Amino acid sequence: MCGRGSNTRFKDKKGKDIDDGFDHWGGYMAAKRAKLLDQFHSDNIVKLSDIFSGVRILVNGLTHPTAAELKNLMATHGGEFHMYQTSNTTHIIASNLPNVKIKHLGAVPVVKPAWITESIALNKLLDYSRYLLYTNQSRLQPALNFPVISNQKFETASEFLEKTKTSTETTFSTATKTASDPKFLEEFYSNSRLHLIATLGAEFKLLVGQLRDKSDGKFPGREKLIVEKGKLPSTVPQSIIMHIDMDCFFVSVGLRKHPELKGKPVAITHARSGVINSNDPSKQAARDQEFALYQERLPEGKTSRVVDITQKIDGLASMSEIASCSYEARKYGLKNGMFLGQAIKLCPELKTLPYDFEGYKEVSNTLYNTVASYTLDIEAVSCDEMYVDVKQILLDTGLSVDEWATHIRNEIMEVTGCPCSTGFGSNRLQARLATRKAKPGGQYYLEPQNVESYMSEIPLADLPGVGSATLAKLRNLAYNMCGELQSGSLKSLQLELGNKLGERIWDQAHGNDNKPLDYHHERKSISAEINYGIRFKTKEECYNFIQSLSNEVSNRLSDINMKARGLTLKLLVRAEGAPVETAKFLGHGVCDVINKSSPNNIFFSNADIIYREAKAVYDKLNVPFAELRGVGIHLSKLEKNAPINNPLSDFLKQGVVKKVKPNLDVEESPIKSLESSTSKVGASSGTKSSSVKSMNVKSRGKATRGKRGKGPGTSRIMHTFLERSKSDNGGQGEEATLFKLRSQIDMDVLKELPEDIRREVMKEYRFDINPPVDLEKSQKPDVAKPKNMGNLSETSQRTKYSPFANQTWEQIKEGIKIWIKSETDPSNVDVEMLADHLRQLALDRRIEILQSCFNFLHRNFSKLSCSWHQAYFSLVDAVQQGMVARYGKVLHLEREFFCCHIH
DNA sequence: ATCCTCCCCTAC
DNA sequence: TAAGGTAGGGGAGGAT
Repeated sequence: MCGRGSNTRFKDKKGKDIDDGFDHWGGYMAAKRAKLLDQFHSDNIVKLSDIFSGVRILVNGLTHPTAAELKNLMATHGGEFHMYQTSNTTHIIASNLPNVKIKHLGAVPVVKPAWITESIALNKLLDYSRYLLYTNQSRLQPALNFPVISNQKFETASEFLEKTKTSTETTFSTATKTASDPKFLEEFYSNSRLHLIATLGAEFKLLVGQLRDKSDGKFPGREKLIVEKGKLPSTVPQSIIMHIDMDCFFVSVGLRKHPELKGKPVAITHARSGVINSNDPSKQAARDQEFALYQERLPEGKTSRVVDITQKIDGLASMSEIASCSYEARKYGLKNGMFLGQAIKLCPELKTLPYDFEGYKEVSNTLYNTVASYTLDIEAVSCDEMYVDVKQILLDTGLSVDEWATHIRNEIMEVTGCPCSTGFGSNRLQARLATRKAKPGGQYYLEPQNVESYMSEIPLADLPGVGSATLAKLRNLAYNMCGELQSGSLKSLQLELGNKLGERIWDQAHGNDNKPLDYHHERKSISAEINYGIRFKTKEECYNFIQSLSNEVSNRLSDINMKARGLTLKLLVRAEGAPVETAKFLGHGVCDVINKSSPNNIFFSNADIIYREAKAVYDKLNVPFAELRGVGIHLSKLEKNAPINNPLSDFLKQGVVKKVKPNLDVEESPIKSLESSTSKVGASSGTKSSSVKSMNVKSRGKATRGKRGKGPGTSRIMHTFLERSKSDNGGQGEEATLFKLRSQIDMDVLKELPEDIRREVMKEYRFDINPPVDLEKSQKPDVAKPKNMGNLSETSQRTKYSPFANQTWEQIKEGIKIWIKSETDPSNVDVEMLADHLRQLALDRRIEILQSCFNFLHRNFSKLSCSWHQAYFSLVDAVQQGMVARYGKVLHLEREFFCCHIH
C-alpha cells in the first residue's frame, strides 16, 4: 500500500488523456503564462546573440546549467524560457527525466542542456537531434532503462567544454533523491519507520473491526486452551483488561536474524556508523547555528530531543535516528529517536542493525492473529501494542490472570520469535502501567486493592498523555509524582492544563480511567505529509509534489471508501535565520509551520479536485517554493461513501427489498409514492414548520441563514438509499422498512432482522447504534429548533455527526432526492430529458442535484454564495445554456438525502 | 452559546 | 549523509 505511484493522474480508465485540473481554468492559466513571459521579456537583459530565435524551452528536472542559468542564457541569446509547457514550447531541456514525466511530453523533443551551452560556445544553433535525451521518445519504457544517447561522438563542440559535467550531474541527481523526483514519495515511504508505524497501526485497527464483523463467535485458541488445561470455568467478578506490548519491537525482530547480538546493546537505524564521511569544515558552524536557533525557539521548560546541551553533536556525528534500541543499550542512556552520533558517544560498542520492514509486518500480523484466536475484544493501539478485554477468556478457561499471561506470552514468543510484556488491571490505564513494571519480558497484574499505593509511586511523566510540554507545566506546579496529585487540587490543575487534560490527569493519578476499549474505530481524518527531502528548485517540481500528495490522500480515502469535506494544506517553511542546508541531511531544519484550510462544503475524493484545492491554497499563501521544507495535505470531515450496489444486492438476495425500477423513470417519480404513502408533506407550503420552510424554493435567498442551515449535520451532503417497492401497502412495505433501517430510526426493525443482515447494516452505519432521532418527537409539527446538541453528548461524539442527527422525520422526507450516479462515459445521455426532469423536480420543490454536476458547479463557482436550491438552479441554467453539455449515463437510481449549504 | 480555524500536544 | 508520519484530543480566539 505504500508503493502507489503518482502517475495515475494523466490517464483515465480508458487510457486517454484527461484534464489535469486546469481545463476550466484555461483562461487563468493562459493569463498566468502570459504574465510569466512578460516578466521574462521585460527583464533588463543584454542581448549577446540571436542564435535561439524561435526556440522556446521548458526546463524539466535538475539540469546543469541550472534552470535559472538556462533562463539567462536563453534571454541573452534570443530564445524564450517557459515556466510551463505550452503548445508552442519547442524543446524540453532535461538531464535526466523519469518515466512518469515522459508520458506528458508528447511530441516535444527532450534535449540535454549541452545543446544550449555548446550552441552558445560555437555561436550557432546546433542540431538538437544529437542531444536528444532518449532515442525513442514515443514509446513508453521502464523508468530505469532509458537508453541514453552517448555523447562520445560529439565532434568539435564537445571539445570546447568538459564533457564530464553533464554526466556527473546525471549521476548526482539520481543518487540524491529529493521530493523533486517523481519517485520520491514511494521511495521515502518504503524507508520511513514513522510512516510504517502509522499505517500499520491504522491497518490493525481496521483489521480488528473486520474480524469482528465476520466472526462466527468461535475462538479456536480459547477452545483448545479449555481442553488442554482441563479447568472448570471460574468466576471473575471484575473486568480484566490486558495490555500487550512487544519489547523494543524493531530490535527484537532484527535479533531473530542476528541471534549473536542478543544481550548486547543494539539499535535500529538507517546509518551504519556514528560518523558521516564529510570533510566539510563549515558543517560544524552550520550545525551550531541551527541548533542555537532551535534552542532559542523552544518553548520555555520544554526539553528537546534534538538539542541536548549535554550531548552536543559535532559536525561529523551522524544524525540518523535510532528507531529502537535494546534494553542493554538503554542502560547507557540511549533512547528511541536519539541520533546515532549521540548514541555512539554514550555507548561506543553499540551494534546497529538495518530496518526489516517486512519482518515488522510479519510479526505484527502473527501477533494479532494469535490474540484473535482467543478473543476479538481487542483495541489495536499500534503494530506492536493492544488492549484486550480478557474477562471472558478467564471465565471460560478457568485460568488465573498469571496463568493466562504466561500462556499467551509463551505462545507469542513461540510464533513470532519475539518477546513481549503484558500488564493487567481493571481498566486500560492500570493495565498499561502494569506493563511498564512488567517490562522487559515479564507480566504483572495490578490488583484493585493495590492501585492506590501503586499509583502514588508513579512519576507523572509516565502517565499516557503526559509529554514534555505537559510535564513542564506540572513541574511548574511542583508536581512530580502521581501521589502528589492525589491530595492536590483539581481546579489548579485544570487552570494550568485546560479542563479536559487537567481532569484526565487528575483521574489517572488516582488510577481511574473510564474510557472503554474501542473495538470499532472509525476514521475521522486522513493525511499525507512529508517533511523530509523537500528542496524544490522550480515551482513545477513543487506543484508536481503537491499533486503526488493529492493522489496519495485520494487513494487512501477511496481505500476506506470515504469522502471528505475539509482540506488543510500544511507547510513547513525554513525559519528566518535558519541555514539553507540543514544539519540533518535533507532534513527540514528549524521551520515555521503554516496550516491553511480551504473552505469547502461539498464532498470530494477525487485526486484532481484535491490537487486543485491544495494548489489554490498554496498559491494563496505565497510561500516561495525554495523555502519549503515540508508539505502535507490533511483531509477532514469524512463520511462514508453511499453504499452503491453490493450491500443493496445483498439485501435483494435476502429478499429484504424488492428491486423494481432499475432505471430512472421521469414520469413516475418514485419519490411521490413514498411521500404520499408515509406522511402528509403536501404541496401546500404555508403550514409547514419553519425547518421545512427554509427548503422552500419561494424563500430562497433569505432563508439561507435560517436555523436549518446551521446545525453540524446540515451543511453537508447526506445520503441514504432505498429501492422502490412496487407493493403499495401504505408505506410499510419493504421500501419503508429499508428506509427506516438505513436511517437507523427504528431500532426495533433492526433487531428483527436476521443476524447477518443486521451486521451488514451496522457496518455501514455504525455511528447510529445510539439512534439520535426520536421518531415520535420529530413527527410533531413544530420542530422549529434543531435538537439541542448538548442533549446528545452522552452518546458518542460520532453520533453528533451522524447524517441523521438533528434531522426530523419531516426533514428527512423533504430531503429525499434522486441521485444519479454518473460514469465517465457521457455519450448516451439525453440532455433534454435530464433538463426536463430537473425542471419537473424543481416544480415539485424537491432537492435535486447530480453528483457529477455538483462537481461542475463547484469547479466553476467555487465561491458560490447561495443555498442548495440556488445551486440547483444554477445547475439547471447551466444545462440550458449548454455549459454542461452532457451528464453521465444514468446507472443507478438512488435516493439521497441532500442538504447542503455552499459558502 | 456554538461554530470553525489554526494551532499545540501526544502516541506509536 | 537519510528516509523528521499520522491520527486524534483539545484549547484559544474569532465569527456568527
